[in-house]
Amino acid sequence: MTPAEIIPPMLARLREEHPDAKYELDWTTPFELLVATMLAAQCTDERVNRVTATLFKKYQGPRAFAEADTAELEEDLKPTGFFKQKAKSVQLMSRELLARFGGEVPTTIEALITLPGVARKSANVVLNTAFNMPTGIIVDTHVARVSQRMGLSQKDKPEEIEKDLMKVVAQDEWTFFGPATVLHGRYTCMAKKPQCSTCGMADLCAKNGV
DNA sequence: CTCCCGATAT
DNA sequence: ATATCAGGAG
Repeated sequence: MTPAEIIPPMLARLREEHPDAKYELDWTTPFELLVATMLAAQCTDERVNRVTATLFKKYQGPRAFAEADTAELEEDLKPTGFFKQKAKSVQLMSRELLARFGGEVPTTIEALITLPGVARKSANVVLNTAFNMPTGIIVDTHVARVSQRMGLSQKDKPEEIEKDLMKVVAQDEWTFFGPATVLHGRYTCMAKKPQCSTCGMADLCAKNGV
C-alpha cells in the first residue's frame, strides 16, 4: 500500500482508538502549554505534569519566569532532566515574549520558532493544541517511529518526516493526526515492545509486509 | 555531529 | 548494562 492509500483507513482506526485525542500535558494557558512542551524533551508527560503542578503556581506568566532566579529555576526543573538547558531556554523565551510579543504567545509558526528552545515540534504542539491551528504536523519520537514502521516515510529527520506526512494527510486532519498518532505510538506502537497482535491497524502496516 | 540530564523499563 | 523517554542548540 502507498502512504496515500494507508492514511484514510489509518485515520479511521485512530479515531476509534483515540476519539478525542488530545495532548496529555496539563495546562491552562497557551503560555503554560509552551513551557510544558519545552520541558517535555526526553521526558515523559507524567513527570512534566508532576513538575508543572507546583511550577505554575509558583511562577505565573512570562514575567515571573523572566525575573526568576536562574539557579532556583534550575532546581525547580531538575526532575525533567536537561534542567540547565531548559531553565535557560524557558527564561530566555519568556524574556523574548515580553520584549517582542507583548508577553503573548505568538500564533504563527514562523514567530514561534524564533523563540529560544522552540522548534517546529513544540510550535506545532502549541498551535495545534492551544489554538487549533493546522500549521503543521507534530513529529515527535512517537510519530517518527510510527510513520517509519508503517511505511509513511523513509526519512529519519523529523522535519522531513513532517513534509512527507503533510503531503498525504489532508490539512483539516493535521491537528487530529498528530496527537492521535502520538498516543498510538505511546500505548500501542511502542519503541521496544510494539503490541502488533492487538494493534487495530496492523493490516495497514509495512512492518507486517503490507 | 555532540551535548545536555535523570528516571524508568528491559 | 543499555535503551528510551512528547527535543533543541551549538
